[in-house]
Parts: sequence; structure tokens; C-alpha cells
Amino acid sequence: MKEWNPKCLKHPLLQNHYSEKEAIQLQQIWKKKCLKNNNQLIKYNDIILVAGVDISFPKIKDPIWGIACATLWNQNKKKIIYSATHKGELPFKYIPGLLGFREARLITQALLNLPEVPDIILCDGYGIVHPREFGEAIHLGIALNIPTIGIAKKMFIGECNWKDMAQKKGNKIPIMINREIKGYAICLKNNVHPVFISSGYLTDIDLALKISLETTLNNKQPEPIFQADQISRKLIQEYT
DNA sequence: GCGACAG
DNA sequence: ATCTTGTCGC
Repeated sequence: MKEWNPKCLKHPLLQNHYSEKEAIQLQQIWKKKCLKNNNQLIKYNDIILVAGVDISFPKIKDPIWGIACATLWNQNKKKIIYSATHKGELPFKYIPGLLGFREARLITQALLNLPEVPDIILCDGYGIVHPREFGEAIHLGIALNIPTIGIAKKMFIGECNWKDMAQKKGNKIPIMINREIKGYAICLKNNVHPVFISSGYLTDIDLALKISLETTLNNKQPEPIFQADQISRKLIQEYT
């Protein structure tokens, strides 16, 4: 059984209080480093444990703390088998394009409370569809050396006429950047707006779509993320 | 310069 | 992200 690296919270991408400029530089440095390594993509058959992560915030103006939740889904049982949470400080304000610096550390602390290490992590946000191809999913995946997928609820960058698409489960339409397909808007539930899926760390878009569909039960988002959202949101109420 | 902008 | 009830459609 895989073990958590006890030093994983020491990773440079998970440290506190970077300046905005430093954060952007780190994204560029680590993006370059990843391209050089030509790492192996995860294989579909090696995926059994799928984690989903999310953070909820108190309803105040500029929240400086939040509660992260990580859930664990078993692909054979098709259900959530564990969940874990962590309440803590947010090390960075919200800046579009730098979400990983705000959320990845807290998410990691919740993941560390899970009894097992997941084979892949579903993130609430983007992966490669990002101004510097360094969305939160990529950020978290590199820091932990675990494959990730980005699943966002709103458009960010790129071209995609998702409003023209019939809201039928399974329907999808590409997100184009520079005439290339970088992700997809895909409906996971009938009569509901699509989610926006892009590959993260050690994954490609085909695997991302397949795993997302297979871990979806009856909600707009895959169940691991949906449950992480629900659980963290409930916990916030108890602190408020 | 202006507005838009994942969570 | 968060504040929020009912309501429309399958």
C-alpha cells in the first residue's frame, strides 16, 4: 500500500505567503521542469482509488481561513469509502490564475488525513486550461506527485459555445485555445449546466473525461467532488 | 487604458 | 467562494 510522503507539505508549491510576482515565477519554473521530465501518464487500469477535494469558506468579506475536505471513492464499489477534513489558514488571497497558491496547501492537509493515498485526485478548478497552463489541478498534482484532473464549474479562458449545447448527460463540446482542443465542457447530468474538464498532472483529456463520467452518480459534478463540497460546507456552518 | 476574471 | 425560496421542467 502506498504511503504519504511525510515531507510533502515542505514542497515549494505548498508554502505560505508568496508575493504575487513570486507565485507567477514559480508557475513558470515548475511548468518548465515538468515538460523536461516527460513523465509517464497514469493508465486507466491502475485507477481504483479516486479522491475528490474542495474548500468551503466562512461568509465574511475576505475569509482568511477555510475548511478543506477530501473524499475517497472506490472504483470497484462505485461509492465513497472515506472522507477527511482540515480547518486552517488560507496562505494567499484569491487571484484568478493563482488559485493553487490559495488552496493547494489546505487541500493537502485534508488529503493527509485520509487512511490511504489515492491513485488520482479530482480538483474543483482547471488544470491545463489556464493562462500559464498551470491551474490548481496541475499545481496540486506536481506538489504531491499524484495524477490529477481539473473540473471547473465556470468558464475561465478559451473559446467554447457551451450554451448552444443540449444539456443531455454525456454531451460535450471542446474548449479551444489557439485552435487546439485543451479541454471539454461536458454535461454530467440532464438539464443542468456542464462542467469544464481539463487534464491535470499525469493525465490526458480522454482519461479525465472517462474517470469523471464513471465517478458521477446523480449530480452536476463527479461524486467525490460533490461530497467534498457538501461535507466542507456543512462543517463551515458549525463554525459560524 | 479598460474590463473580465477558476474558487 | 458566500448571501438564498420558490419555482420551472423532466
